[in-house]
Amino acid sequence: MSGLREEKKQLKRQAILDAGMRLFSIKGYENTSITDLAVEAGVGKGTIYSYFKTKREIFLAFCREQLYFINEEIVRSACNDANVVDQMMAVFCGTFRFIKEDREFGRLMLRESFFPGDRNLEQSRKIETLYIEMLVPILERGKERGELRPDLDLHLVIGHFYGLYLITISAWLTERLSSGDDFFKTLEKLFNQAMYGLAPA
Amino acid sequence: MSGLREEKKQLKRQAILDAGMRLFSIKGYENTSITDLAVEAGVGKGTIYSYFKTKREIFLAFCREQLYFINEEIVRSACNDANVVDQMMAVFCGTFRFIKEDREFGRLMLRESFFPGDRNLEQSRKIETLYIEMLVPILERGKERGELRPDLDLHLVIGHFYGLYLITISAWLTERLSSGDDFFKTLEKLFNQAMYGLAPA
DNA sequence: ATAAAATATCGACCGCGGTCGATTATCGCT
DNA sequence: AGCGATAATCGACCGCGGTCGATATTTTAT
Repeated sequence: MSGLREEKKQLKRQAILDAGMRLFSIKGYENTSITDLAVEAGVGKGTIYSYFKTKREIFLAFCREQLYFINEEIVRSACNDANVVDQMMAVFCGTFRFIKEDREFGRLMLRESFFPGDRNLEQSRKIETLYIEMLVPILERGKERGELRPDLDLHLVIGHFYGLYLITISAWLTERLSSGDDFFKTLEKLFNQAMYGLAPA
Repeated sequence: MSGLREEKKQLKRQAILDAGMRLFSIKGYENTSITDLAVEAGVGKGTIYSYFKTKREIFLAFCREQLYFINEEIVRSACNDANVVDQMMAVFCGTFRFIKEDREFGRLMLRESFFPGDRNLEQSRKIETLYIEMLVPILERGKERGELRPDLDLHLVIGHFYGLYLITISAWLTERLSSGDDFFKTLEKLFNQAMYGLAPA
């Protein structure tokens, strides 16, 4: 009976994550205290910190789960033959819809994903990986079809699109873009700028 | 003597800001409490909140001041005839050097600038304006010289460069880019990608 | 089976950012 | 100058995220 400890640990870890899923969904992040999570998960407050380094780490784990399902859905319903810009738009618009549902939520997720504290680096990376694995195939197919220059480093191209997405989201969060529609249009313009370049042809 | 009230208010506001400048520089943001600021500024704790909505707002005001001087320096020593990419590199590298000095500091500034809470929108915008006013002339001259397509919306171009800067900073903060030199090289590659486009010529 | 070592659990406790109503200082009016 | 009205000031107070040492549980060695 030497695995007893390990078994219980996994169970509790999951219980805390589940509590997070439920409470964050219902009450939101700010209105859910660590004590709330502890009660909901049936453990002591201190115990939570032997499974997660910060409250934000639990939050990021929750976000990752959500994004995972969203991205699955996107990939499932994706048209592999569409051009690169359209496919990129589909991916980022999917994430945006998630963010749009709850502004505060989205703001927090972006903060922690892109400018994470040292303690939350790991979760931030996991989310990043989620996107890289989804985007690389799209770009590879684009390269094969001759839509992209053959000499491009695909990770840099992902960074390029991601950066444009980031700044557009930021503009939306700071209300420089007011509607969801403005968001789409701006993002599309930027993506096309990226494709065809800023310099004259 | 009807201006007495207004006069005192301005004085106290500045005293709080000055206290922020000093303490944030010496002890860092996290290690400076509101109480510290209050004592240093010679006011009560509650009084601070009748001048600033949050601790972060004081921090952003401090950052703006710093960035203002950095940008002045950049503009002063800038070569107006250099090509657009070089001038953009000069601007963003200047900001990066500031951020590089104190990682935690930089992380916080980026968070609050790009994903600000509703209460800090105003300060975030002021910093944004700082950059727009600096970058527009660079791009206008680029357009005149024929380096940029004449039909471009310059604000979108600023967004484009800014987005690439953002994602590169994020990569540096999350240690995907380890050295300052990696940062420069990556940023330059991305800027050139933007100029010449991702699609084949 | 049992004692000793190792580890997991817990909640009292800390300092923090931010709030609020009691208190004090200034203003406008006669 | 004197007196309500108005606005600025303050620090006790709140709930929070996070810490830590005392306690309880499991493992290991005999």
